[in-house]
Amino acid sequence: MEEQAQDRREIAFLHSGEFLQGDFDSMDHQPNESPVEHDHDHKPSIKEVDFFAAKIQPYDIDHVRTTRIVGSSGFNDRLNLVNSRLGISSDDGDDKTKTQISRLKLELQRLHEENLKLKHLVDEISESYNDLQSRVLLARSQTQVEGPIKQHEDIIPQAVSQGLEDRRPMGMNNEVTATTLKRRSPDDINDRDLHQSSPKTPKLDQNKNTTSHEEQQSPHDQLPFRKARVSVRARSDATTVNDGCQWRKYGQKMAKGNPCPRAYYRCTMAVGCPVRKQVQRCAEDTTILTTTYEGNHNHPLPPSATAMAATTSAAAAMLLSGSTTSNFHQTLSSPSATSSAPSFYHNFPYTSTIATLSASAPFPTITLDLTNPPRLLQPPQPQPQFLSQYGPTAFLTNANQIRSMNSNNNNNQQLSLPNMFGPQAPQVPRDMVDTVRAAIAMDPNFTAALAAAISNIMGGGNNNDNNNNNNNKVDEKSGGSSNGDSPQLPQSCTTFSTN
DNA sequence: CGAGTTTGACCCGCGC
DNA sequence: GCGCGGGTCAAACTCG
Ligand SMILES: [Zn+2]
Repeated sequence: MEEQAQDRREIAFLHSGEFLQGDFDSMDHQPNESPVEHDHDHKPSIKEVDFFAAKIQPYDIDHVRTTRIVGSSGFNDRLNLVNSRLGISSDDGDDKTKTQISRLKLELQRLHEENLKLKHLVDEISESYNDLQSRVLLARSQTQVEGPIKQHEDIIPQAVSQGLEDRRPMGMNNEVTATTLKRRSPDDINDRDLHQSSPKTPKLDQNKNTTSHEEQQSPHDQLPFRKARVSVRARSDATTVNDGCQWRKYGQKMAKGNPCPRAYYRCTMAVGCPVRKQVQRCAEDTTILTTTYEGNHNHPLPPSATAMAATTSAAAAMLLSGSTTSNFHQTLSSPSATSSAPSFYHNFPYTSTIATLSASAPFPTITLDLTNPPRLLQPPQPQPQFLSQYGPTAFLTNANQIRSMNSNNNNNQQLSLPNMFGPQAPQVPRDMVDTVRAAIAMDPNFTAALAAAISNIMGGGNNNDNNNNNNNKVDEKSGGSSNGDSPQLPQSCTTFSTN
């Protein structure tokens, strides 16, 4: 009930056109107003606070709640801080000033501590999220496939990667596949070394050695399992998008049909991290940068990177969770609304119009399109063209569009988004709107923020408001961090396309 | 000098 | 079998 009301309110807000400005103002200049303006109890509080923001992701509710509490306290403190500071400067003597200063220091310290706590929390949340996600994935695929259920148990965080990553025929990718796939084999331990040691032989070995269950099952009656990819389209002048990770370029190629070269990067935050990304400018519009992520990080991420990471894994999960089911065939055969391609998420309410799987494409790919022209307040207008590169697809509109769409279709709330993690999760990630709103306001890493929000949705929908706030944070502070480039992302139509 | 980038060569899958 | 294209490797190079 209450939620619905709130949602409506937010939608209204979006449409009102204050969407952008509201937050700009409140965030930059009048922190204390934001709470008043938007929400009574949640998100606004955290927006200012932390720093680890991005880290908070869709996890389980308990964590979320905790986080929120902590966060808001921090925020309030901050408010006091600001207010008092203002008071000081205006009219008082040294003594007062000094007391104030010392008070401020104390507060600062406290804030610092809280930040640390938050950080901790975030880590925990992150873990539990991963764990949860993997379990859900496994459970899901197992219920449908009737696969071995035990795995479920021993597979921990990494299971995520497992679940998300490929089961495609070997040889197509190397280490990535190797690392992620091999877990079951005894060689597992060597995985890390694979990367460094002999790049080419391992490939071959894999081809032979990989006798893993998954692999063997699939060949015939199942579609080849592939590694999911998540690509993000955003406007950026920089050569790459600042997603908070450290990347090392390992190759560049001219792609067919595009004058702009495609650059290949791999994550260097951890030695054996399988994550890679491809960066390429759009042929038609060179201001648009398409970044395609593949794989999951096998190491802790800095706050600024978690958003994107969460997105990619969630999105990938979304793809693969569907593709890994045995039902998939049936799905394939059933004609689907949007395209010639099979409906991917047949079992999701709106999915037929959201995503489809193109059998022709080498990888299932989700595309987040953040390039749409300003003013997302207008009615949704999916733009199929840009997906051409990835083949026939359907779309997932962005947060706002999703919202408005939903509101059109069934009076509001409830993101209809892939309920992939189960029938439950009826809750609306309303925070998503906040995330987007705030992210846009703060920009630099809007991509990441939005992505995180989306991952919220995809991750099961029930979460917290923290995400948003956090994301903002990240944007703010980490924006200038390591990588240094920040896309200019107006707002967006978030589009998902699956190949 | 180490870390990151550049770039040509190479591998592999796929379609013809 | 051949050619093409995507993806990766690794020596050479650049930069701080
Ligand atoms: Zn990584």
